[in-house]
Amino acid sequence: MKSEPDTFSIDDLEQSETQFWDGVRNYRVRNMFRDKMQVRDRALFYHSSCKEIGLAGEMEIIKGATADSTQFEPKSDYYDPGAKKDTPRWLGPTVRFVKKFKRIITLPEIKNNPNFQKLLIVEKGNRLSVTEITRAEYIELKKLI
DNA sequence: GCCAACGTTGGC
DNA sequence: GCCAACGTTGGC
Repeated sequence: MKSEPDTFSIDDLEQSETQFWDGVRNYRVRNMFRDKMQVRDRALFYHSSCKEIGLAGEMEIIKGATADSTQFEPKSDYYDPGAKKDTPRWLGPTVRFVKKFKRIITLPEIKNNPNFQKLLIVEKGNRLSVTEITRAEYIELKKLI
């Protein structure tokens, strides 16, 4: 799950402990939140558009998809005038801090590792801010630390 | 700051 | 419903 650390980082999550994952405005990701993500799933926190791009830590999903309130807030960057209160268009899960990795697992080292060629974050042109990985990939990724 | 690649928009 | 044009994203 990707976030720009200037906006929200693994350190911010450690501080707040839990966080509603707002601002996702992509239908595929919304559907993934709604249909596939489960409470107690683990997730990796990815820092994007920053100095050291890569996996920064680990989270747990503690609540399934619910309405993202920023879609109703005209002052929010994420405001969506087409979203109606009774039929919210955008959803998000709630996550809990699990751990910050001792170091960033960088995107280049993931890209250079033959085990991870199937990961969407390795694929050129991927535009999903949240992508699914398998249990096996998750275990292998954590071995890189 | 560049730019490839994508998602969205809107005219037809 | 198509698709060109546009805006956005995000790694580099």
